[in-house]
Amino acid sequence: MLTQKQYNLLMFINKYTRETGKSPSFDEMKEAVGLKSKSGIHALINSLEERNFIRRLPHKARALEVVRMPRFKPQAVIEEEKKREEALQNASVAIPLYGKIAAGTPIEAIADETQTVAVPFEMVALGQYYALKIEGDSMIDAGIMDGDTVIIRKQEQADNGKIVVALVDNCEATLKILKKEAALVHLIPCNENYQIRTFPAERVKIQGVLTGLIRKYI
Amino acid sequence: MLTQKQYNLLMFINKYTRETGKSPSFDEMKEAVGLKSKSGIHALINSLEERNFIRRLPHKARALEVVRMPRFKPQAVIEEEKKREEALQNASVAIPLYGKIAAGTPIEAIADETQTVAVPFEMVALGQYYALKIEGDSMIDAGIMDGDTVIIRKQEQADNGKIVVALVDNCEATLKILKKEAALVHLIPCNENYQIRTFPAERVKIQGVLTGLIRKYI
DNA sequence: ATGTATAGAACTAAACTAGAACAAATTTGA
DNA sequence: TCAAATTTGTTCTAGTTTAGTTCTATACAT
Repeated sequence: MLTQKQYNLLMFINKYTRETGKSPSFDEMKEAVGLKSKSGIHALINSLEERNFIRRLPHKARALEVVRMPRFKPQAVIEEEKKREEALQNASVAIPLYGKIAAGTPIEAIADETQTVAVPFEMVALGQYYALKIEGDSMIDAGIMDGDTVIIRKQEQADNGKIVVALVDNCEATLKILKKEAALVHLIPCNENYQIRTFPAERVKIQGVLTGLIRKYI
Repeated sequence: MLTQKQYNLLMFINKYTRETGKSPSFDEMKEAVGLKSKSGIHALINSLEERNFIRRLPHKARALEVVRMPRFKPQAVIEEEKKREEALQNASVAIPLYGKIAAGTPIEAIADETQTVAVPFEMVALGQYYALKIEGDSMIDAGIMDGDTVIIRKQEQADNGKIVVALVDNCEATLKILKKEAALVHLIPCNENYQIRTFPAERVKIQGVLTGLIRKYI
């Protein structure tokens, strides 16, 4: 059907005319396709006309029209698009930074959608995510240090052993290891200097589970 | 399709007829398009007729009719595409994952550009970066744990106190705190169970400085 | 060697600008 | 309604700029 170059040129012409309402000149096409001479474009245009993809008034300036578009893409284009798709997958996502944790206020109170953190795409799957800045060293033995940014997936249930954002008495949010036991909830720090705190289950609300951590060194 | 002037004129004719119900005169068009003579308009009109955008009764006054307009993508679509394009630009950066560290092989030996890690683009500034997977717990007190991914900026000099990738005797790479002292280099682990190792400066090559850390919880 | 793709230059044609003269259509008002 | 006045469209000349075509040379791979 079409060669790579022909295909690219056709796409460019189509895009250009649709966006500007006029047709491109040979020089513009030359730039777009990456040739250094107009003569190449001339050949390509002829091919495209011969194959009935474009119509033109010969010898007239900017007198091209796309008649139809190819149904199939050249293999190279498909691969190119696959790559771009992947790049998009690998792209980072902006998630809201809700504030600092271990500061004593419930998370939602400092919900401020304006601040965001970019995180690698792989770190967020399905669900809602937010980020928190760590304050304090109560989780230091889990490698979570003061100043780190943690990525939290919003959820109200979590398994034992998970590190969760727990809101106690609707006023104090902390990041701790969760351990449920009958009607009790233990919030376990990762620092010998801190104590395990135990509450009746109804006083503790889980606000999310730790899914990622980002640290920057200056 | 059309040249710029032809396009402008066509747009004007279309607008004028829509607004007033009659077609513009040559002089009005001349003003609108910014020409100083009607003869130019005449030529443009001929071009437009030739390209089938307008029809006319020759020699009759104000006897133009727009037959068709260049087909446009809706502006919204164009903007949508632009946004996607930008998103791709702002996306995170893929940097090569060179392998595991503390494994005993020099970094460059495992340089394999195919594996990459997406990192938030704020994390990388000027310079060359690569990523390493941490193996072992020698830096655990610095919050760097087994399995973490660290982001390293390539450089061969570093200040005391920085965490660096150090290559000893060209065969063993480790991540440690750097301390230079006269002709000696101390590589300081962050784990009580590990010893500080000291080498003559010429046996140690610095391969980069720690600039970021990414951890995923499953 | 053969065919293909490319670059570059030279060439030709079209597009645009301007001005003027003229012809045809339309409007005005007697 | 008719003629004059005015508006409008056409054509020509002539120069500048922009765009399209063609040819030749070169590089490359089969």
